[in-house]
Amino acid sequence: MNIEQFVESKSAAAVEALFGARDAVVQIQKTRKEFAGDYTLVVFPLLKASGRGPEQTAAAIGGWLVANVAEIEAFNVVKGFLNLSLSEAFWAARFAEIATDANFGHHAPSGRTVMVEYSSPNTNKPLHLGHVRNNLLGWSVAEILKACGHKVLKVNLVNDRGIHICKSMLAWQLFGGGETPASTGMKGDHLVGKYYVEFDKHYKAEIKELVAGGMDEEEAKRQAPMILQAQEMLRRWEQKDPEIYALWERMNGWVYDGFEKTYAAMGVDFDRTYYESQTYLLGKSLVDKGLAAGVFFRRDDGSVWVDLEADGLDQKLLLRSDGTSVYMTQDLGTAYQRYEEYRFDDLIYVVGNEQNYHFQVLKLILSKLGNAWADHITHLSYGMVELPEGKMKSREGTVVDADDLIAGMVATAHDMSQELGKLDDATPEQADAISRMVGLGALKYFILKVDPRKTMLFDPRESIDFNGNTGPFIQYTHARIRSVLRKAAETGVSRDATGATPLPAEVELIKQLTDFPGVVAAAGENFSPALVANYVYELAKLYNGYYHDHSILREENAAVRAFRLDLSEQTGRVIASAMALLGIAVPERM
RNA sequence: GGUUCCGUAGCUCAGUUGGAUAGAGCAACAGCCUUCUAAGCUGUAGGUCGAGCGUUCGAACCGCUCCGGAAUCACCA
Repeated sequence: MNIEQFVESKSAAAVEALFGARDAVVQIQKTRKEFAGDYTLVVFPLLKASGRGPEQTAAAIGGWLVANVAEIEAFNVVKGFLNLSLSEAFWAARFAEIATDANFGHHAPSGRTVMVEYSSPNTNKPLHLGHVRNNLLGWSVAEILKACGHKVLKVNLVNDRGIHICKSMLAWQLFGGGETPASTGMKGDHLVGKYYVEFDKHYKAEIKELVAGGMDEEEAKRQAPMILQAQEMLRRWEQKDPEIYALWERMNGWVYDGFEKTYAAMGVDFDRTYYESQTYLLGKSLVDKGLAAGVFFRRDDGSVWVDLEADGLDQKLLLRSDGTSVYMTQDLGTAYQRYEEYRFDDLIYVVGNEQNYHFQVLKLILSKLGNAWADHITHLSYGMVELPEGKMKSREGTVVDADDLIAGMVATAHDMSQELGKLDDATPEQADAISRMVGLGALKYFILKVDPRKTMLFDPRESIDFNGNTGPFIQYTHARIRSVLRKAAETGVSRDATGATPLPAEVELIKQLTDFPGVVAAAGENFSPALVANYVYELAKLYNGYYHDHSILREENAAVRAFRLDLSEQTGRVIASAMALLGIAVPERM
């Protein structure tokens, strides 16, 4: 039982004892910091039961609680709000619990298996800023769900087949001149991306030429030789043409090497990777089953559709007229395979909100095919990352590349640390490690502190801040705490805090610490790392204020000093574990 | 046009199921290092919570209408 529930149950008991109301609505919230007290009971809903005014009702309940509940020490009434203060001893006991709980913040096993899909890259171009948000979110949500006690499977789905892959393959075949990552020194995903752009360039030129020759533009888009060749390549691929297959494997291999480096740099990982090329056939067979069952229908041209108009949606294509599969086809297959393999309780797709419609349809189709587990699919629909001028557009060269972004952040962190003289005593290896930690910390925190559902803005011209509500601010607070603890250990001061009672400022810190498990739970329920980010920022801010106002090592009372060290240590520990849920490492010094 | 989402300080964002005088950071201005890390701390200034109506003892939050923005409604993924 958490503290809020404790206060709530005692308040309910008071209401029953005083007014005889059994199931009155007892509303407990944290007391706002401008008022005295720890928890506040809002008495307005209780006025009917009490038959008195707000002040009298609040005073009566407050009096009863102080008289009958040892932990509740004092109360005050402001309008209809009853502010309750818990005793120092109560908070000291809570702190002792935290200090002895090695798993503080992590919940007991729930018995549920949750699969989280994230990343899901296409193998025709390198990762960009949008993917960065996806990867950081997915990884963090998975860690948070683990902390909530679930068994979590992080899975990736590589979109390694399809017309878009054939485009870069074709362009490389036509214009590549045998270039490889080794021959060019380019990262494989970037090299392949270059040919995807190359395809588009030539395709556009062909369309232009056809239109100039008098063809309708839509027709030109369909008839341009580049697109016809790409479509032919996809058919040959689905027929497992050895030449096309070999080319496909070769170029995808380059991309995987590149992705691996980017994933490593971001610090994300997966328990299992699915490939669309290995699930689309299963998807096709599901379409056949659905056809046989009358859930889907075939048009005269041979294409297969599902009619969702009765559900307020449209008709949706499941197989093209030439028999090749589309996105939905393989997603059906992938979902099936996953359920067969893991029997998950929940499946969470971390995918951008531009695909809301797709997932609505996916769930509906899986339901129509008779799968009860379709109800346990959640689309964690996150907002786009926008630039000041709007969406990233590859045509206008405004795409923020993930590798460049990460390297830039680390370089900025290095410069700044140097400028501040923070690296003076560090070896080059230590300096690199710190710069990496701080640069990545700034980037990750910047992205994760925003509510996932919301569109967020990133201005590449202004570097991400290192002061204020930022990752480095929190990392700094941790480094500061570790520094004090190091000095304490070096001088061998007593760590016996027996007899020390917390000051009001210390109670505030303890209160914030006790909130951590609840925040983790809420973050898990809402799939929102932002809740953890905002929590740990508040904690760091609170600690910095405390640190400023109270000296620790210079405190002369040994027990008080020891208590402050304990409080600092636990704060540092919670900062580290909250940041770990965000995938952000915290340094010992910076 | 249909569906979904969003609109809070100059900028970027918080605001937990409806609760007290709507909060941070950045930017601006004024202070604080002979003292445990100043990537810090304190203060000043900055708001018609897009607009209106309604429900309620009480609305940034719930409902309706409008305004503005985004996504989507592809034989792309």
